[in-house]
Amino acid sequence: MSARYVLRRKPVANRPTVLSNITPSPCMSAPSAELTEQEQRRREEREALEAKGVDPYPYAWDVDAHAQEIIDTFDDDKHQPDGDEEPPYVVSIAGRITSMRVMGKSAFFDVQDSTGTIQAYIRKNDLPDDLYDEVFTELLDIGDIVGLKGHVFRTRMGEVTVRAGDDFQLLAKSLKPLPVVKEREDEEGNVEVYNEVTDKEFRYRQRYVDLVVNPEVRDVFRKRSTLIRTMRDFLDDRGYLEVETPVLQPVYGGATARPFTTHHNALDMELFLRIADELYLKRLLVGGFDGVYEISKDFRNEGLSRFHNPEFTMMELYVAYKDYGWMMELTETLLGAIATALHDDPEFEWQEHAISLEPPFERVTFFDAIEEATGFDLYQADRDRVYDVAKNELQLDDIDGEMGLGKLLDKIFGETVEPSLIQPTFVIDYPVELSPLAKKHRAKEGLVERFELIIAGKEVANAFSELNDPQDQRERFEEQAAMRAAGDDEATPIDEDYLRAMEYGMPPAAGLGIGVDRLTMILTGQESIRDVILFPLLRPEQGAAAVEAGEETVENDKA
RNA sequence: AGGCCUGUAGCUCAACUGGUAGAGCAACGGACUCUUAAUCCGUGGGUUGGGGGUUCGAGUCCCCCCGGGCCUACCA
Repeated sequence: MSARYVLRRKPVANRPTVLSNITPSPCMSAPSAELTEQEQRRREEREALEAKGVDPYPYAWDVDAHAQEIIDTFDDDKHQPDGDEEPPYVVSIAGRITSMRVMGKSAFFDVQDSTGTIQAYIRKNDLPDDLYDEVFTELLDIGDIVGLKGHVFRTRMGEVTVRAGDDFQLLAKSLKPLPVVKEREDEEGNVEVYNEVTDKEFRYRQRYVDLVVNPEVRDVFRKRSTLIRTMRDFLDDRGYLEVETPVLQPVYGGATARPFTTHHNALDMELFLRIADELYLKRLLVGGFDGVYEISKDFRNEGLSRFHNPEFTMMELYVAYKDYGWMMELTETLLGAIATALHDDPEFEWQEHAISLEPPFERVTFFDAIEEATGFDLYQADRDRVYDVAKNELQLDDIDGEMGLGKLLDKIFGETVEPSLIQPTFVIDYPVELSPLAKKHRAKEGLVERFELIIAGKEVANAFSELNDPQDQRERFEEQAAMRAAGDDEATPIDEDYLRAMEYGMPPAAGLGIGVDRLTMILTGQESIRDVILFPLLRPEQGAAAVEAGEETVENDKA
């Protein structure tokens, strides 16, 4: 079969005149002593391509098939070409070259697209003129993005392969060498990986490379997307309205955390990045919506850890005329649906445990959980008793005499109960001190109607019957303000506009918050939040310019 | 913020108690029309994160700085 198409050249109008010597002079490339040998080499190749009239960055390519689909649908009986017959399975694909095996006048190379990697094959006489020798083998590299069209066949070695027999085009020249990761499969099907890119810093800073060379990373982020889409569909199906509330807020609230601050120039006003969506969403219930939700970033100016990134994704839902008991049922139904969407099964592996998100989940009260874990019944115990238990009986670290009742109970719970709850468990009925926005328990003194959902030892959801009594709310705010005055910089300030809204009347309501990042961690088996956030926050990269700028800033600050 | 670990070629890693910085892959030149970690022959590639110190001599020892990881603390 003769080649009908060529390694495409640029339109004539743009084509440079013939150069007798395509070896570029140093001045043709961006001069830089910083470039590595391989980077310099690729810039020279780019110049040489242009000199030959090959556009290193053309505009489009018609893709009609993808790697995984071709491999899945290839049928030897129907598709394997047979001598003189026209090949029955012709495809046009595009992707990145991840491996090249050139053998004289023919070559195998691997092409990775969004679905996976497929082998491609090309022969010298598939390309016109000397393009095979002078361009394909000389000027193309691992990392380049190409488009190719031709028939699919199975090689003697048994691999489904696309022959670049009908068309072949460079789509983007890669100027930085891609780490080359190789795999070998033994007879038992075990895959051994060579030169795997494992350096965490490299992977987080250059996520784009991580995604190319560690394809399982793409799968994590596809699952994350599926999780959010499932959540959104679930809420939409129930008729709740997706809304957007301010990220920039003059008064922050809705959680106990320190905010980021910023400044609006024209208004000369201090603003805070939201730490929660809660107070705005509940204003919307005042406005008459029956159910509103928001899936968005919140920002907290706290430490970083493998469970904390300064910006993180939260889903918050508020539904009028419901209480926290109803919300528990919605939550377990939602999580069951998400687990099923990700794994085709509500049950999945997490470390050495099999976790099941099949409803209903276990329920235990806050104080019963503490009593089960420690043997101490602290319900209605006073502050000094709780302090004594934490400090002397349980001998917890970092207990100081300043801590209030709420913080002490939270500490005891976090140390003794939370890590042991692997299966999904609703912990219900929290002490009022920990929950300034939750409604007092209808039957139990000193408690609020609140639940947290713990899975795999971590809190993934938090919900309550929402406090809608404006007088009670004002008192709770004032308690927070007192704590704030006493030095607790996480206590929230009074939000007068929120109180004004409450005074108009908010229907009884149930509210829910789900930490999307943590839920993703659990459902994809990742141990660090940085592995479920595409671009986690890192310190700026070290470089000459960065250092100079940094020093200058320091000097300015001193001045 | 504190403790422990860590940074060597584009990638993955070596380099003994201080003694000439190496290997595989990648790159470059050559051979090869069904290979697959392709193979075979040959070649180049480094401010050992940065700065200072000890020493005849520092990747290695000491100090400071920068980045990263894990644990602890706050938080979800």
